[in-house]
Amino acid sequence: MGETRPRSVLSVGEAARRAGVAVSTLHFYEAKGLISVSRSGGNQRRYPREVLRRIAVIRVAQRAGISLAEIREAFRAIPEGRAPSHAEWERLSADWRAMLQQRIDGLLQLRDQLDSCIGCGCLSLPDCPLRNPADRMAQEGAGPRLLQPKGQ
Amino acid sequence: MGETRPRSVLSVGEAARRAGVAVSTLHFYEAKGLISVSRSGGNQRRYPREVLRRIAVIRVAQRAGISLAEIREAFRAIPEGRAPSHAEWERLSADWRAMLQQRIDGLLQLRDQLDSCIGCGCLSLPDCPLRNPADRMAQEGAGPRLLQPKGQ
DNA sequence: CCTTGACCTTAACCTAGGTTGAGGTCTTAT
DNA sequence: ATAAGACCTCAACCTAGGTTAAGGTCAAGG
Repeated sequence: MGETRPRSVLSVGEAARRAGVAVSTLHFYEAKGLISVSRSGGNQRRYPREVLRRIAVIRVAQRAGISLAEIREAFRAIPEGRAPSHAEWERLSADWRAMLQQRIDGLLQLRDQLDSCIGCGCLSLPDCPLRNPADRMAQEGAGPRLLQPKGQ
Repeated sequence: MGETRPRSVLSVGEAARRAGVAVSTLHFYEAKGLISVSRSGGNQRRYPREVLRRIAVIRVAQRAGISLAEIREAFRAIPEGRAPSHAEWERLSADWRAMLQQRIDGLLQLRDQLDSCIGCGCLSLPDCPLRNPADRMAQEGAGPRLLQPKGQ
């Protein structure tokens, strides 16, 4: 008790500082079900060190454009308080890699279309690949309005 | 006058239908300064046909992840009511292509890091490229918290 | 003339991802 | 023992990008 504290558990401030996020962010993630936490006698949060990895994973996934809701889903396969097993991490990262690859593909396609469009008359040609078919569709009646599934 | 209306101007409903967006979206874009519009005697919106291209450009840019604020900025170089000149469009699309390429590069890098991380021990190694330096930085004192400029 | 549908404005609401502030409690160092 | 600083909850606020609703006006056809 008189020792310098081994810090095997972290207060919310320590966790936030170590993870590089704000305290309010940890509260927020907790509210969203992304991390859970135990309490001290005086009702203060006490995090196991593993929370730092979990937060790191969250930030990585966010960088890849994955929403917190999706991250929470993915985490359902990985109970907290321990590191993901090798197999679990492999599955997780394979899933995320696939999403990431989809986004990349979408953006590459868009980029190439933009390239081919420079100098083409700027969306004025009815068959410009960038100009989505909505206008032509309107001439044919009602129908789906969005080409891309909205997230792209 | 008795003719079937040439429709060189569009009502808000027509414009929305042709552009494939909701009427409320056009109001919103107008409020945000992305499109402007004249009024009929009875205070109803009358759009020139060119608005359709402008909306198409907005949607394309959004797909590329460009915010409405950035789009409005870009549009300042292209006064409304006419098509962008060849040079103007070239500049616009070159700028956007560059932003797009940056996003793509960021995502590719992330993907490769994720690949190299599968099986590496999942962010547990202090030198994992995915685990950003925040934790190590914290050991050295205060400093920048975000690796990526926030938008990636 | 008068009804119907499209249009008008303003304001409130929505999701995502958080941040900020008020008012009160815990912990820790002295 | 006490003061400072970290922590607590809850609610309000913020940006982005819109949608929805309420209450009132315009335009066209029968």
